[in-house]
Amino acid sequence: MAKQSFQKPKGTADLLPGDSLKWHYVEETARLLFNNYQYNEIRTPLFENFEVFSRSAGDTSDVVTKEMYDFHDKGDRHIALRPEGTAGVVRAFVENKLFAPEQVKPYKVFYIGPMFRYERPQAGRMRQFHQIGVEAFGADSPALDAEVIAMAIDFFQSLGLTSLKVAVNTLGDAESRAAYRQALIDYLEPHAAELSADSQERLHKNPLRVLDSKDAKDQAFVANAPSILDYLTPAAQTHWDKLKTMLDALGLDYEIDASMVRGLDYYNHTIFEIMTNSKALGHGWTTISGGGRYNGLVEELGGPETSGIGFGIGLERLMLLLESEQTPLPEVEPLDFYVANIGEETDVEALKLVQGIRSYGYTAERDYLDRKPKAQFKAADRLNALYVVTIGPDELANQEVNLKNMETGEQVKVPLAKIYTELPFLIENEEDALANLADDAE
RNA sequence: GCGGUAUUGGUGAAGGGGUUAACACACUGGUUUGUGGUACCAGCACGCAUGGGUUCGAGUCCCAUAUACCGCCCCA
Repeated sequence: MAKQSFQKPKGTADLLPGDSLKWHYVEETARLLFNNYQYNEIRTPLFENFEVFSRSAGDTSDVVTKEMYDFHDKGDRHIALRPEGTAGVVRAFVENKLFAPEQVKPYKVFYIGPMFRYERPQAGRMRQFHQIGVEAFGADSPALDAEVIAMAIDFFQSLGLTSLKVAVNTLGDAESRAAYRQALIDYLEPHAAELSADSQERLHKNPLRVLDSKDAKDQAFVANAPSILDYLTPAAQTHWDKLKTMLDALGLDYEIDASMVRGLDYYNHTIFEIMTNSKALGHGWTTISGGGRYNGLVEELGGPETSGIGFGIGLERLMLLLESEQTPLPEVEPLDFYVANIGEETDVEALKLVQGIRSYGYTAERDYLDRKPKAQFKAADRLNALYVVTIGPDELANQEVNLKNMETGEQVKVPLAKIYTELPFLIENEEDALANLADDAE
């Protein structure tokens, strides 16, 4: 017997057939919907040069400093498994010169695939997890921001999710952000000693992160902190105002959260999160989708000045949410035909039968274990078979089979040849055809 | 990276130092020498995550490791 058993690596999961069915459904829903919005699939490598991520996400971000799966390969290249999707897509956009004038702008893509972060696993948080994400390059219009947000919501609604919270904020442009950063430091500095240890740390490295603190005392300060919305440059203000007008025009329900910050440093202007307070994902509000604008990122990775916007959806979290909200998810399809074969001499005919039935496009299964009829019928039942075709020595000799409707329990003798020549007719006009056959038999 | 809880068969689990590790579901076989969903009967953990230790004796106590879950950090 087994000498040694193995466990999957921490924070990974095996997706078994019952679940993969549901994942396919969600992924297909995304593909179809995103195609309606003219987003096409892009597939980029699961690993990239480390710098692709460190340059884009920010050297001080947690993702880069402590969550990256990075290593040196045999050619001593510094490689990292992708912790998020945007950086690789931007790299591909630049490397393939998709900024070229002959490309239709905005250039819209989506991706579906695994991401990796070295973290402590929890519900909906894995070391290998999966995201569906979209990116659109080369258009500054707030209409694109609005479309992207609307598409994310459209997607969740297509899956039957309704009670989600959409939070929107703006980080303005570089100038707005710099001014706000200073204002925030000026406000927080006098209270520095009273802040939590984590927030004292953040204060100068990334003061916006203090706004995100869950510490109750920190939140008291945050409540009275200056708002980014008061520090927008006229251009940033215009973008923000237009976005809100458009979201209103679409009738989208959203709330403005001026203290919302995102974990990756490349965002500017519009940022948004879609959240749920389902207990399936722990206490309080949990983000299942987040995104925003990242004008400047394409330049950062060596391309021309090009604006970009996108979002990512956490699939593990989404699946947990769909299960707990009891939204409709596909189940295993019932089997059309089960071929029960009795006796060794029917083995060959049984094989020909399932292949013949399958050639019509029906699903078919048979017994491979030489089991007794009772056990075979039990198996057929477990597979939710609609019909069982039984063939034993007697039927084989008479060139006929028994065709049983498992729902009604009715069984008739059918000439063997008719299974190969008239099966669709037998099933589609079941009552007449089977009645005639029954008459013939009498 | 820090803290807490847990880990017994295919599954849900009982057992909290002392003979053969409850019970239920599932599965397999039989009652029914060729027909499912019911009933009854039988079978089904040489072992209690892994490795050490304490003890006359350890799923049961101690230590380490692994994994899962929860909280923090952070995030999808």
